[in-house]
Amino acid sequence: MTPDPNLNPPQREAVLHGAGPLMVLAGAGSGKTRVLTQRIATLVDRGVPSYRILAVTFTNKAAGEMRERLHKLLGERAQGMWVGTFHATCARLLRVHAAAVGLTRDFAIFDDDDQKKLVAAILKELDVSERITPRAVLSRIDRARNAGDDPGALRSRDYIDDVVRRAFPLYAARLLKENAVDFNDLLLKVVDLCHHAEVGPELAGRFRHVLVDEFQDTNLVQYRLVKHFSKEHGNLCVVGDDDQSIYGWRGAEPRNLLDFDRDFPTARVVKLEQNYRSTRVILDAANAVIAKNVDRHAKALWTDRRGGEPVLVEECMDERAEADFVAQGILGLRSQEHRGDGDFAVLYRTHAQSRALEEALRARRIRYRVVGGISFFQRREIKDITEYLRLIVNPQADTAFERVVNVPTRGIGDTTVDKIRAYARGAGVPLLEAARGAVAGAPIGLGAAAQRKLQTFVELIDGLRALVAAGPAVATLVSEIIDRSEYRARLEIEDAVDGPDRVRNLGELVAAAAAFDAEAGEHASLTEFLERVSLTASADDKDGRGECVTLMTIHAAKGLEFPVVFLTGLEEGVFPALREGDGDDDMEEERRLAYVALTRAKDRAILTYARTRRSYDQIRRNAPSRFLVDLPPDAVAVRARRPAPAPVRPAMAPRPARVPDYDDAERAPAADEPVYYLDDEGEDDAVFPRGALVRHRIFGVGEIEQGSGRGPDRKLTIRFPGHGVKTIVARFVERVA
DNA sequence: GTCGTCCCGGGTTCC
DNA sequence: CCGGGACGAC
Repeated sequence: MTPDPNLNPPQREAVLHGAGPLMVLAGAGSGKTRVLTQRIATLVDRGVPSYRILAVTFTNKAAGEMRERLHKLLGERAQGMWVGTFHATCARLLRVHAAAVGLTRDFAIFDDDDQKKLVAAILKELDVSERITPRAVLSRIDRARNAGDDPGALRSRDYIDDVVRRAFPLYAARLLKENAVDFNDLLLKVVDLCHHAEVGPELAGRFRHVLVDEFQDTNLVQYRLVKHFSKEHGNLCVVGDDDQSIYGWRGAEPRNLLDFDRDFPTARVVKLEQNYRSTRVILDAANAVIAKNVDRHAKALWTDRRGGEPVLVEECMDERAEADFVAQGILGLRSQEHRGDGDFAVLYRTHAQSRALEEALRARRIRYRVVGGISFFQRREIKDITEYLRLIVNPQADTAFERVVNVPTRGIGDTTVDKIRAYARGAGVPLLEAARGAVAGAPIGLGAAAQRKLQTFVELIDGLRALVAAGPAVATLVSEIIDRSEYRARLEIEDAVDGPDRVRNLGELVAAAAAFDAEAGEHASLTEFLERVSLTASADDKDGRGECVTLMTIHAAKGLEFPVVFLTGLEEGVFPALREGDGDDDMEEERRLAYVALTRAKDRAILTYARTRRSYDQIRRNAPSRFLVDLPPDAVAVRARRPAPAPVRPAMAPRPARVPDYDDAERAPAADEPVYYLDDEGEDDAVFPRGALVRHRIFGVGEIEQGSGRGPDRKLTIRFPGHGVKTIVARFVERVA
């Protein structure tokens, strides 16, 4: 194998070879993932069987990339290696040893949504008086469990602890009854396996080398797991950067990384401080921002790349002007520096900020994609269909039953379900079984009509279960569910606004199932498909950065790099975004987030802030972000005001940063307000005026009563004779004469 | 049982 | 401004 030119000889020796605990403290852009991959390849080269190697990453995406690289380096020899997220790894182990913790190998995985719904139902049963959100209860449950405590034995310090104490046993019982685990259980059950008399030692001896990427993101449970997996040989290699710890709010423990050498006194420690990604200027800016943090391993990133364009700071009037500036900047750099759209990333602190940006990009016909937001598999229509699947696989899945029994509406309402529930509880059977009993005539007080409707549902499920027995492809089953339940048909008729999108999503679900079938071949199992759905957060595995601008949160950008990065919304209260009760630690995390954002950029970083920003229908005036103040003056070019949106000037001479002050914000808006929308606007009112006749695919011809919004998303209120008044998005109708 | 209206609350999000 | 949940009217 070719030695990595990026490592000096002692580093190479330490990182690529050798046994025992190893910690690699690697700065942003130092090629840490590549180093990790090379170490794995070296291990295989030296005779470690690939199936005895476990590599854990933080995201599916990172796992996929690592697998790809390993395949390139090792070819067939990469087969059988365990490369995946903690959750995927634990799911795999748990399927094998399910019986040891009271599950069957078909267990289901509950996502956040399922968990919240279940807790909400339990809170209702408990008749909890004060307003307590399921979210709050769940986070206490998780906190206790992760600390190794039983939430059901919580010492009540306040009312909510008391609620948690009562709710948790019910929650755990419901999961067990449905043969399900939540995300946290997935790991905790494997911790239980580690203590199991037979399975524990087996797991400890299963892998010869354990490697963990992004170690600063691991929580205590995950750390416990890898310690167990490596306790016989101590071959635990962790790679991470404490400056990039941005998941503290969900239990990540950067101490796992920082104290690694305390837990493993014999650990070798390698620091990788050379950055191969960014220009000197960008790195200086990032270093200056992170230097203000107290709680960190001091590390000084350096680079061979000299100079670079100054970091540009742009003050904008409001979020629309900001979006406009970004769009205009992309056009400018596209022509002046011959950049493709795929070279650009636009980052923001929260998803809500994407809207104005999208509008500005759309107005200029710049292709973009938004990463994250609501993930594909979380969409309502997708969730509905997968819950059908779950009920079909497991007739005990009561939560699935409750979700789909009246979806699409088939006249089975709360009253009917309440009766079924009462009957089920009395008889000690699952809801589906109880429903079957009611259809067969069990006297639970259902009227004839309700009984008939319930029968339709039970027959639907039983028909689909019979189909499963014939061993169909997953895609076939999914599309049968969509058809037989009349889900698609009802969407088409009843949901004129979102229906077409939803129907398209269902099509994509069938396509995803078909891809799964193709991949899994003969052995495609429904359980595995459902697992894939639960463990896959985003559907954009297509790796489709392609030729479009990428919009995403800073969190989503971790691990990625782009030639040009726009970092938007640098305002106090937006970024850093702090809430009441947040402390210094939270501010340090915000600062790390800024560090991550800046270090994504290879050639150019362009920072923007808006003097006023509209949020929740309120216009807020924010001070410029403190992070701007921290930027080193000689690395930055500030343009405080500009007359109108103009292309970014390519080679602006650096000048001292002028720290923006509050007086700026008091200035009156200039008369020459920028033009936000370049095309289409205004035309729609002419194309779809009140009183105009339009044709819709399903409802036929109707008359426009009202319109709101603009562009292809303009909403029209239309009266269709025979169908009543519907609100429909303009692109789904055409003007008639 | 379903549909409309009102009110509330609204970070980041991997798995 | 948005969506979801709760509640009252057909």
